[in-house]
Amino acid sequence: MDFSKILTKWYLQNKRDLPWRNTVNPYYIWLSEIILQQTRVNQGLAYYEKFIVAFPTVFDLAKADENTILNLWQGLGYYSRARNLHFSAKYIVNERDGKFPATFKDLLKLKGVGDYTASAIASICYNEPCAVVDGNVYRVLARYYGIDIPINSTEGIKLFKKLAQDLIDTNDPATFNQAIMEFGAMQCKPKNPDCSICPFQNSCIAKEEKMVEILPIKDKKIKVTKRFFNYLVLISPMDRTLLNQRKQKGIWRNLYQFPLIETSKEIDISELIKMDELHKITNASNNDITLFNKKPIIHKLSHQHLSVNFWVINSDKEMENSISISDFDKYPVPILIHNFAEAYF
DNA sequence: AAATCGTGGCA
DNA sequence: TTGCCAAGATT
Repeated sequence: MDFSKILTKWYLQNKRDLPWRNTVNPYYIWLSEIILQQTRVNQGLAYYEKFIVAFPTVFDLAKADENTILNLWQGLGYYSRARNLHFSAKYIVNERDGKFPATFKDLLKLKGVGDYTASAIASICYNEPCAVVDGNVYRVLARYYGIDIPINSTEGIKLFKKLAQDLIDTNDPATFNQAIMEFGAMQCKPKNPDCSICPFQNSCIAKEEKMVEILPIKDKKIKVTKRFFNYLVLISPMDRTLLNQRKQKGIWRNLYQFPLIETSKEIDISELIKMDELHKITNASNNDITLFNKKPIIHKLSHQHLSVNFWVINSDKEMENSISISDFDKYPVPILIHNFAEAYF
């Protein structure tokens, strides 16, 4: 039996029952693929369920407010996915009369849809023989063929795409693509795969050469920068507070947060009280300010480590542009802010 | 082409 | 505790 035949057989016996496997509606497949980018199935599942209820069609998504969408996306990370999802929904409704793109080429025109996602939708929904290459596929192919070329090098990206494209079952690309990804996720796992039950144990080069644990190769470690955030949590007599929207590009774009003073190092209250930025926001004095957390909260993003202090400031009067604390949940916020609110409000 | 963009689970 | 990395895309 060839690779595709063995793979498909394994898939039909071992595949998980996932909600997006019961449809070929491109809107639902698109939604699921965006949610699952760089995201584990277990984390994305609840979000998929929420989204199809809130936005049953691309028209519902297109006419929603961005805040509503970001609010549902809250906690999932990589928020540009949500913004691009909204942008592309509007594009499909307004520029294509609600007709979903039906070819790889046209799918690629959607913001947030790259080679992988276009291939996934084209194959699953329209049987176009476009091979997907995600993290799972890199791992399966690197091991099966014993390839030590870095998967994130220009050469590697090109090579693995060609390998997958040569391997794909053109008679049933939808099943092949989902099978190879599921196989990577469930059987050919990153750590401690059980090769003794693998259907490829007699043909896998990595298994033969004891390379399973070191493949695939990925080079370049990301540099982590440290930042110091001081959030000012102002509380008014009527239980109102201040929130700002992050408009600049960078992390958490378009999400909300408390007024922020970013510093180049950790500061204590005596240093905080000296800062001009503080007095532009409040006239509170030393006595009105208390540090919520005993130690700085270390919030780790993939390439930034944030050291965060929440300074709670009792304001003696009401403030301009404040929001009621009871309305806090209406604003999309980073999980860091959400966790603070959960603990304090 | 290399950097940037979140969060959570796991060994 | 630390590092890896997950149905990647964008600039």
